[in-house]
Amino acid sequence: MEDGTVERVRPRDRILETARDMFHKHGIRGVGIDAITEAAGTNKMTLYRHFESKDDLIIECLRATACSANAMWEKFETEHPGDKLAQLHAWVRMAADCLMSDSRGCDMANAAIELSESDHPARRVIKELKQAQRDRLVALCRDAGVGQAELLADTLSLLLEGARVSLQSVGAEGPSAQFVRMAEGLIASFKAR
Amino acid sequence: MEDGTVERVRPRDRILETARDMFHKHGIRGVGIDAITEAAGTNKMTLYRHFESKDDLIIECLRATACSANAMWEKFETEHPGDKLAQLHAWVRMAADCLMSDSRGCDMANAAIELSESDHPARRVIKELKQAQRDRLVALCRDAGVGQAELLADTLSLLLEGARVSLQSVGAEGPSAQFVRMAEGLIASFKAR
DNA sequence: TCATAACGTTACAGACCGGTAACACCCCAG
DNA sequence: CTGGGGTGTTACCGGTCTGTAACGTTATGA
Repeated sequence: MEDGTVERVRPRDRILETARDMFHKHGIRGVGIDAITEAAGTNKMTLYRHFESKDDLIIECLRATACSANAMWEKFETEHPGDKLAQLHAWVRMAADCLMSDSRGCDMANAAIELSESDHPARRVIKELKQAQRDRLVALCRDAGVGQAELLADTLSLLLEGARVSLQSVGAEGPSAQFVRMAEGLIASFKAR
Repeated sequence: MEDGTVERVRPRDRILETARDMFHKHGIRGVGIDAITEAAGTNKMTLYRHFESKDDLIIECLRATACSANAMWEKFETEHPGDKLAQLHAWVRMAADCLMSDSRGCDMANAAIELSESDHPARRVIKELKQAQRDRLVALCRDAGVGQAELLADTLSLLLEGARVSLQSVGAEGPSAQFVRMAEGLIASFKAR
């Protein structure tokens, strides 16, 4: 038996997962180290033995988020092997689900907004990871046989980013409610050219 | 003569303008009352005589921002009286200029992200003001003779919102660089239907 | 069994935060 | 001249923040 209690996970992983959840819900500046360690069922010293600083923890959380996102991309491939157009539609569906089930937006974008200092170490990481996401979407559009793949990918990116933000400022009844319609319309329109 | 020194403005207005600028640049949670009052050339007591709390100051700043935005809309009307389509193109140009000259995005959206507490008093105000902006854009699209005016307006809204946040996370070379092309393409496409 | 590394506990440092109290000042209206 | 409202100054409160020190406890694995 792997221990009766729920906790057979290493403190480091518990901290990382808890921090990710709390940063997402309350914002980076809105949650302190003490709150994280307490929620993770550990203490401050243990956290600082695994992470150099709060900034370091933030960066590791963002990397973990990017890792989850990569898992999504792999799921698209396994669920629609070789069918890039179906994968693109799956991307739209995934984005819509994300909008419906979670009203706190994209961790990377939120972090970029919250960490206003232009030389914050997390900024470099955010830019890298966001760029990687963009590249994947561009490749997907291209492989799906779309002319002007970059333009379509960038448009879809902005739409999703905007929908996530709009969801937080205007609410669910706002412009973000039409995301799927917009995205599907765009894909059809680009395919037709 | 209206006084030799630069400061013939009331402390309240100086505080409001300074706070607006600093909130915009460093984020709401990233700037304290002391920093604002010092930059405004006054002191904490004077601030608290004019504003109930920091939250109150935040709300007043957002209202001031909305007021500036309304001035923009009036400028569109005076510069292109009656020509709603020209005003719509002017909106796109204004948005693009905003993207080029300022990389810190929309104060309301940023505030909505930073103030993660769902019952924060500013949230109501943000929603109201954003809704008003949306209504104006929908009306403009409709009066410009576009079918599906709501859909176009919402799409343009999301594109701009997304471009503003993408500018902060991916940078100026990212998807936001194509904003004008996307927006103009959309308008043309909606007009053609 | 026993050394060693990981983990937990308590206490603390130093800084910053929002907000208030008490009091001195200055300038303009009456 | 006078009084009062708007303003500036200083000091302070209680709280929270990141990060560290010192020491005790537990688990692991050779």
